[in-house]
Amino acid sequence: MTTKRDAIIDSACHLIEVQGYHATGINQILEESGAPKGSLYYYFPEGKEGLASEAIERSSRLIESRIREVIAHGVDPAEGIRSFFVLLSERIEASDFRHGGPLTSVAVEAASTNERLRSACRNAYARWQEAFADRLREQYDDERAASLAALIVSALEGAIILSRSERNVAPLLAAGRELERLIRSG
Amino acid sequence: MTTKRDAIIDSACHLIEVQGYHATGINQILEESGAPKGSLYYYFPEGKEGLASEAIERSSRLIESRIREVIAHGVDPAEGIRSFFVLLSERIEASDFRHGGPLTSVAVEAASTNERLRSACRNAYARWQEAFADRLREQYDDERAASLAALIVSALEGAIILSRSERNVAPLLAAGRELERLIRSG
DNA sequence: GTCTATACTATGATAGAC
DNA sequence: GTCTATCATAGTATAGAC
Repeated sequence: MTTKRDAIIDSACHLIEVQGYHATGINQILEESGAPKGSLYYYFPEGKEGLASEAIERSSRLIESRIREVIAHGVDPAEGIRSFFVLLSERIEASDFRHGGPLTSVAVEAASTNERLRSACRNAYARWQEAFADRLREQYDDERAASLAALIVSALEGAIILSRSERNVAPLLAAGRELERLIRSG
Repeated sequence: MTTKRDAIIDSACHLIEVQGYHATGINQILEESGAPKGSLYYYFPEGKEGLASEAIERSSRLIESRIREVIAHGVDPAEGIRSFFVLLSERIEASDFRHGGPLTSVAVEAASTNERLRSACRNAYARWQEAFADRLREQYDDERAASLAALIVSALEGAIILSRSERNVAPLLAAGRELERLIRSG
């Protein structure tokens, strides 16, 4: 029932992450998902915007759970956060730098144009920050934890962009290393 | 002679920064620049890609000089870098969050598609990192300065994205504050 | 009632005619 | 040096098949 709809969202998640929002056409999403062209407006009456909105929601939830999972494993927040950056760099390298951040392109391309998508990105970033802040509160007060979490998410997004541009994970690893040091030293 | 060509590049810089790469059409660039419709291929035989490439070059040089100028004024590297983030936040807020990073959209949208533009972005980011690293070498050895510079540029790009998504400069200010602390504490 | 195929309109980049 | 034509493809919408 909802399985074909799901497949469309999955394809949208994937293609938007790899190619960007505007570069990803609706027919390409339909094609990759195996759904025939034109059935989009049955599943997504609001068109590309509605689909992208759901794709952002799904992608960002997945990342949020990964953040929580990985940083929980570190003996302390600093190590956990470093691990997350390392894991991310492995994933991006393994895809030959095709993968990036699942939100980034939408946040960049739709930030000043589309209120709904901007809002979806804002919420997603807020959840990620909260995931980091939750662990950081072991060591810091609320305000400082929030401030550090904001830096972490910013560095995350930026380092992915730099690493893809360089086709080299060095920026991601440098960010992880420096953030670990910052968090450890207080 | 070259003044109309220049105007086209300026418009491209502006529109790409505000709207993104794919969202910016050639005719819109021509229109804003006042150049006659269709005259793009006279000035830029390589089309949109060639124009974008020059726009990236120009924008990134401008930012590089701003980086060098602002961080030179701080009494120490930490303060200079913090100032740069504050200045950036003021500029973005003043534009009602329309402005962003001039490279970001191209780096995100063309990273996995267009080799030439990817390369142009890579070079630009390298120059920015070098600008920060130059000042950081007052205080750190080469390797550490490079590592910190990578984090700074990553945080810069990411914090702009977050701030635009939130329509709030808090992420930029948090990043500046935390980076200042990191650099100061060693 | 659920889903699919085809058609429509607008606009993109581009290139050749003036 | 400039403008108009071309061609592809985007997103959208609807009418009909199952």
